[in-house]
Amino acid sequence: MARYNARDSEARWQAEWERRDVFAARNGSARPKCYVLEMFPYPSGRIHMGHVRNYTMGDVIARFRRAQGFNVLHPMGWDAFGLPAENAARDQGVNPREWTYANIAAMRGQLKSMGLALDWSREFATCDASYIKHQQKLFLDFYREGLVYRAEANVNWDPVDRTVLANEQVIEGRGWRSGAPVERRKLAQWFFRITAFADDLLEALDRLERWPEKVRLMQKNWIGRSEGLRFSFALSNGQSVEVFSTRPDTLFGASFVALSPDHPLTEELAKDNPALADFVARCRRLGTAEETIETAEKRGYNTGLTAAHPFAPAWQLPVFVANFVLMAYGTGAIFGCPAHDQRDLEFARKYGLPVLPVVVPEGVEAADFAIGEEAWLGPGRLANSRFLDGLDVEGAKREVANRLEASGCGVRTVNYRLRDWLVSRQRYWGCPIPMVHCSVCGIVPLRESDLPLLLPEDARFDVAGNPLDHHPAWKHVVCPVCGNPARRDTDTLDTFVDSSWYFARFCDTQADQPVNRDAADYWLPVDQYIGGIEHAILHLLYSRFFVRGLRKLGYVGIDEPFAGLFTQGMLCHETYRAPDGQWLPPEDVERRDGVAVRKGTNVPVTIGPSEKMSKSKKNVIAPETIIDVFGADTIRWFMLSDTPPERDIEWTERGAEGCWRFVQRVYRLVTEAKGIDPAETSAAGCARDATLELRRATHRAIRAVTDDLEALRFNRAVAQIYTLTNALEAAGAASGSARREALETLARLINPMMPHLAETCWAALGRDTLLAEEPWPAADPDLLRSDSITIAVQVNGKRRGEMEVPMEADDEFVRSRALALDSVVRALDGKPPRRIIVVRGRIVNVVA
RNA sequence: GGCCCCGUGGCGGAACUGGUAGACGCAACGGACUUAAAAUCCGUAGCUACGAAAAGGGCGUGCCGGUUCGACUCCGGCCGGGGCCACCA
Repeated sequence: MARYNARDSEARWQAEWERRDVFAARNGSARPKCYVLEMFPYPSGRIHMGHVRNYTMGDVIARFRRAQGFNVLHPMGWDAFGLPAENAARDQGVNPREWTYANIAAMRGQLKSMGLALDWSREFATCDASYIKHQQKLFLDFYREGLVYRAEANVNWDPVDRTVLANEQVIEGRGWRSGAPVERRKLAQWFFRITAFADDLLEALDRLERWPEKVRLMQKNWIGRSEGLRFSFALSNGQSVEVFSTRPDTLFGASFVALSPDHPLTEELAKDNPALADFVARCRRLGTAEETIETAEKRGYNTGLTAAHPFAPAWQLPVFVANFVLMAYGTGAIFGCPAHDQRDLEFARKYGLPVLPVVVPEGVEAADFAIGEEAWLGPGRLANSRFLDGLDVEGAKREVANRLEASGCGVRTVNYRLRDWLVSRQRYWGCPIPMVHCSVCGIVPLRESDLPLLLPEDARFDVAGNPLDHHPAWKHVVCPVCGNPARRDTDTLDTFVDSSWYFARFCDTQADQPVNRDAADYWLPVDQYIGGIEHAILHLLYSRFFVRGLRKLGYVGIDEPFAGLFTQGMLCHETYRAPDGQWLPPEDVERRDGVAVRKGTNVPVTIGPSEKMSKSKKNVIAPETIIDVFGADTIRWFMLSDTPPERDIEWTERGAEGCWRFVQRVYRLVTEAKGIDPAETSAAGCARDATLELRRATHRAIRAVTDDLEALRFNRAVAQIYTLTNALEAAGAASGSARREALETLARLINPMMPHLAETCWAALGRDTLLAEEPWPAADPDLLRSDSITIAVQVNGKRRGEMEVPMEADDEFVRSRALALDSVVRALDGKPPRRIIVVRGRIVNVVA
C-alpha cells in the first residue's frame, strides 16, 4: 500500500491555500475577530526549533478560531534591527541592510514550509522605510506629549557592544547580549517616561486574567511599589538632606544618616575633600568591576557633618557616605536604623554606632530585647520611642507621618523601583532618532515632512565606535528652524522600541498614520499572544507602556496590548561529549549495541543530561532537516504532543519517529476506508453496539479536543485524538456511516495541528472543499450522555469493587447494590455499616 | 538573602471545583506475519522478599504529621529541584 508522501502533499496544499488566499484577514468585517500573534522573529537567517514550537502553537489557535467562525488576524513580520547585522558588516564586510533582507527571504521560505496559516500580505520588517517613518513620527508625538525627554544620567555602558543599555537589559551586572560587565558613565541620553505610568502598569496587572501569574508577579516585582515617607534632616552646615523610608516608625532607633556616593551633596563635599573624593572613586570601581555585590562589604566615609533628628533637634546623627546607598532609588539618602535593617546593622557594627531596638516583639520585655547578628524585621510594639511607645508598627508609621507632614518637613510618598527607559543606543543598525542639536536653538525635532530619516548606506564599520558618529556628511546638518549649523543625534533607538507597537501596525500595514484607529479598534487587543518567558519584563512591559502612550495620543482606545498571553517552554536535547571533552552534535553520534559512539568510529561518547538547545553545546537540531525527512506535520505534531506547552520540551529522535508513525497510521486508516458507503447504516455484520460506541467516542473526542484547544492544553488534545484513533481501529464492527463520521471528524480535529495531512484525508474521503474553510465540528449532546455509568465502591475509603448502575439510579438503589457486592461483603467481614456515602455518578463509600 | 513555582511508573505526562491514581504517548517485553529485517498487527505492563502459577491481599503521587467518610488535590513542618530579582531603604 502507498505510504503518505509528506513532501508532495505539503507542497500541494500550501500552494492551494495560497492560490485561494484563504488566510487573508479582512478589515471591516462584521464577524467577531480574533487576533492571534506570536512574538515576531529576529531575522538571524534560519529558523530554530523554538520558532517551530512557537509558530505551531499560534497556528493551531489561528486555524481553530477560523474554523469556529472568527475573522482571524494571524500576521508575520520581522524584528529586523539589531547588533548581529552590524557585526556581520564588520566581520564579513556585508551591507547590514542586504544581509538582513537576505536573511528574511531565507526565513520566510522556511516558515512557509511549515504550512502556517498566515496572512502574508501584512508582512513588514521594522527596518522598512515606512516603519521607520511611522516610528519616528511616534517618537516626536511622545516627545511633544512629555513622554520622551533627554537627560544626563549615570547610565549602563556595555564596553563590548559599545553602547548604553536600559536597566532591564542589565542582568547580574552584565550586558544582556555581550555578557560583559557594564560600566557606569554619565551621559546625556533619551528616555521614555515609563515611570509616568508606574501605578497604572502595576494596578492593571490584576486585570490581566489571561496572563501567567508568574509573568504578572515578575512585572510587579520589577515595578516595585513601596509606600513610605520622604522627609528632611537639617545638617550642621546649614543645608538639609532629604531621605526616603518605608519604616518611619523606627525613627527613634536612628543612629546615622547615609548618602549615596553619587548624591549631589556628596559630590559637592568631595570637591574640597580629597579623601572623600578618593572614597567615592573606590565605590564606583567596586560597583562595576566586581560583579557580586553580595560579598561587597559595607563601607562608609564619615563626612564629619551631623544631622538633627526631626523630633529632637539636639540629637545629632553622624552623616556618612555609604557604598550601599543607591542614588537611583528614593532620594539617594537614608537614615540608618541598625536594629531593624540588616544592612544598617552591618554598617553600625563596623563603625561602632549604637544599635537601639525600638520595635519589640509581642511577649518580650523591652529591657530583655537585644539585637545580635540579625536585625528584627518582624512586627511588635514600639519602645524607646517617646510618644510612639506602645503603638504597633502601622500605628507608629501613621503617627510619624502625621507629625512630620504637619510640621511641613515630610510627605507621604509612593516610591517605585522602576526607572525611566533609556532608549539611546550608540549603534548604526537601528531606527535613527529624529532630532538635531542646534548650536543656537538647542534640541530641535525634525519636521514631520522630513521623515523618514533613513540611515546612510555608506557607513564604515571598520572603525571602533558608532558608525553614525563617524559619518560627517550624515552627522552635520543645518537646523530646520534657524538654519545654523547643527548636528544630528547620532544615536539610534533601542530595538525594543520597534517591537513595542508592531502589533498595532499589523492592523493596517498600509495606513498613512502609524496606526489606523478604525482598524485598531476592530482588531486590538491581541487576543492571544505567544512567546518566550525571557520577555516577561523587557518587551512585555515596554509594549504595555507604549500602548498607554498611544492611547494618550489617541492612536488606540485600548488599555492593554495583549489580552491573553502564553509563555512557551524551551527546547532541550541530550548533550554529547567526546573523550577529549569536546561537545558533539547529535548527527555525529550513533548508538551501537546499546552504547553511544562517534559515528563511523569506535570512539565512545558520553551522554549528558538534556539541556536547552544551544550552539555552544552543539545540541541543536535544525528544523529543516526534520521537515525534509518527515514533513512539517510530523514536527508540528511533536511540538504539541506529550509535554504541556508552558514546560520545556525534550526533542528526541524516537519521539519524532513516533509522530511520523502516527501520520502514516491516520493516512492508512483513511485510505483503507475508501469505498465505505455513507448510506450503509445497518448492514449485516454491523453490530449496533459497536456503532453506538464509535459514535459516542467520536463525539466525546469533539467535546474534549474543543475544550482542550480552548484552554491551550495541546498535549491533552493530542491524547484525545489518539484515543479516537484507537477507538476507530477497534470499531471494525461499526456501521459504515459511523466509521465515515469518525474518520471525517478525525480529519477535522487534526486539521489545526497537522493541516496538510488533514486536507489529504479530507480529499481522500471524497470531499471537494478545503478543510481550511470548513467549520469546526459540534458534539451532539445526546451522544455525550450514556444510560449507565460505572461507579467505584469503597469500604472505609479503600476501593473494593465497581458496579454498573443506570444513570438515573437513586441513592437507595445504589446503596443496596453496593452492599450486595461480594467484595464489599467480604471486606465488611460481618461488621454492620455505620454510614454509607453516595456521591452521584462517582463513588460509594461504606464506612464500617 | 527576598519572592515565586514544581516533586506522580523506566521516561514525557493524565486525573474536572477533594471522589475508581497512572488516560495518551515513548521506551520495554511476549506473540503473529517474514528466509531475515523493517513496517504492520495482537497482547502484557505501578511496586510487592504476601499468596501456589489462581482468586484475593498489602504498599503506592518526595518525607513527616493534620483536616475529611474519602487527599496527587486542602493545611502545617521538613527534604529535593528549578525560576526571577538581587544592597530597592
